[in-house]
Amino acid sequence: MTNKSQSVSAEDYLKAIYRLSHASGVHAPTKRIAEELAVTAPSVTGMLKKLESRGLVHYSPYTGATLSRKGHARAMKVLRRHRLVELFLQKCLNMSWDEVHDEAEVLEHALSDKLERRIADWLGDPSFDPHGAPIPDESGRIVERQLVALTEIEAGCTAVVAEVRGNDATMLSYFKDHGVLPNRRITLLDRGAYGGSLKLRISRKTRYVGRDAAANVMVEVIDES
Amino acid sequence: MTNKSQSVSAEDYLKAIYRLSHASGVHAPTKRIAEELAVTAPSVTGMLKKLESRGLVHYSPYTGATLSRKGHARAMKVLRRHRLVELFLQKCLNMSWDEVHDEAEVLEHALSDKLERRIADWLGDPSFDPHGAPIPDESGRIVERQLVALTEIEAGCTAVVAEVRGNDATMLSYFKDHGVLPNRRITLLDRGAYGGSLKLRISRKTRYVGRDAAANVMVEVIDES
DNA sequence: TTGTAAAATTAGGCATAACTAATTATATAA
DNA sequence: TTATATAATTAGTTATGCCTAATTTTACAA
Repeated sequence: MTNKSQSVSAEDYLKAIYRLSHASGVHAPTKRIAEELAVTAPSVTGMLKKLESRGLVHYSPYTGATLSRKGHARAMKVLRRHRLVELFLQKCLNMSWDEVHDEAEVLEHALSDKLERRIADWLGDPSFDPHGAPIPDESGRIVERQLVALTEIEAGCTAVVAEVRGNDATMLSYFKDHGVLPNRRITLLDRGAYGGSLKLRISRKTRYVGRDAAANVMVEVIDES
Repeated sequence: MTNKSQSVSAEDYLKAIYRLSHASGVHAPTKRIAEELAVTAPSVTGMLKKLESRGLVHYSPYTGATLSRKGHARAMKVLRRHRLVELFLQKCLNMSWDEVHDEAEVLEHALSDKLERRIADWLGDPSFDPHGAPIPDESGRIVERQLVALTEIEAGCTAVVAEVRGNDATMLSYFKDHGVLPNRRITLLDRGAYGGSLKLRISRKTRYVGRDAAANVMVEVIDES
C-alpha cells in the first residue's frame, strides 16, 4: 500500500514539469506546461494548485512549479515505466522505434508494480530505452550524462549518438532511415550546407540532416580533430 | 478512424451487460449490472441512458438493457483484448493464471489496435485464454460450446475441464493447486461428500472441491458410465 | 518612469461519472 | 385485491479536469 494511485492527468503533469525543470533547474512556467500537455494555461494553474496540495510540486504563482521529492519520485516511476514499455515493445513485439512512444504514453499509466517488475526482468534490467534515453532504476535514480546536441559541435568532430529526443514518429522514422541511431558513430562534415542542413558521414555514407531535426540528436564527442 | 474511442467506464458496462445477458438471452437488470461494477443503481440507470443515446445498448426502463449490434461488437473487442492480454502475460511474462485477470482488467482499455495485433501474432492467434475462455476473433466471432457446470453432472461421469470461470485469485490459485485446469480430465466420484463437497479424481489423485467453487468449473462430459 | 505585451490568474461553465435521498413501478404474498 | 418488499427511477450534489472570458501581474522597452 505504499503508492496512493495518481490520476493519469496528474502523472502527465509531473512528467511535463520534470522535462521542463530538470535540465535548467528552474521552475517550469505555466505556459510551457500548457504547451507540453496541449491544455490551456488556466487548466495548468488549477492543476498545479491541486498537485501542490497533494505535496507533489512546489508552486509559486506567476513563477511556475518544480517537483517535490515525492513528485520527483512519482515522475521517475512513470518515466521508468514509459521507457521499459518502449524497449519491451521493440524487443519482444518487434515494434519500430517510431511506433513505441505513443503506445508507451498510454501503457505507462496502466502498469502495476508487479508487471513493471516482470517486464524489467524480461529485459534484463536495462539502462536505456530504444531512443537512448536512460531508464530510472527502481529507486528512481537515473544515469546522468554530459551530452551535446549535434548542432553544437564543430565541423570535423566525430561523435557517437547517445540519445535521440523528440516524439514525432515522422522524424524518428527519418532518422532510422538515415542511420542516426544510438551508438552510431557520426562525423560532422559541414555545419552550414544548404543554409540550414548539417552534412554528416554515417557508416561510410554522406547524409544531410536539417538543423531543427539535428537539435534533437544528443551526442558524445569522441574526436575533436 | 473507424473506432470512436469509448471511455473505460462505458467499456466496463458493455462487458457487464454482455456477461449478464449473453447466456440467458434476456435483458441485464440494473441491479445486477450495479453489482458487477460495484456502483449504485442510479449510476447504472444514468449510464444506460447514455449508452442508449450512443447506440450501444437497447434500454427498457424497469426491465434492463441488452447490447445493440454495435455495443456487442465493442464488447467483443474489449473481451478479445482482455483474454489476449491474459494469455500473453502468462506465456511471455510468466504470470500465473490467478494474477493475470486483474492486470488484464486495466490493460484491456489501454491497447491500441496495432498492439492488439502484435500480441495476437506473438501468441499465434490463439482461441482460448488461460482459463479456457474463448477469445473472440478480429471480427468479434466467438467459439460457442455446450458446457455444463461440474455441479450438474452425475456421479461416475468423466469429463474434461473446458473453462474455469470467476475472477477470484484465491479460488483460481486453489484450483491450480488441485489440478483443476483446462483440458484436465476429471472423474466425479461423489456429488455429496461432506454435505457440500464434490469428490473428484484428477491425475490419479482424489480431491474435494466445494460446491460453490465447483459451479465455476465448466466441463464437457466424455464418458457417462 | 511609464506604457505595453506577454504570461498568469480568477471567475464562471461544462461534461463525465460517481454518489445519496426521495419517489415511483413492479412483483409477490396474504 | 390489496399490502408490502424489491427494484428502478428521478432529483440534486460532488469531484475531476477541462474550457472561455475577463482581470491582474510581470517584464521589457521607450
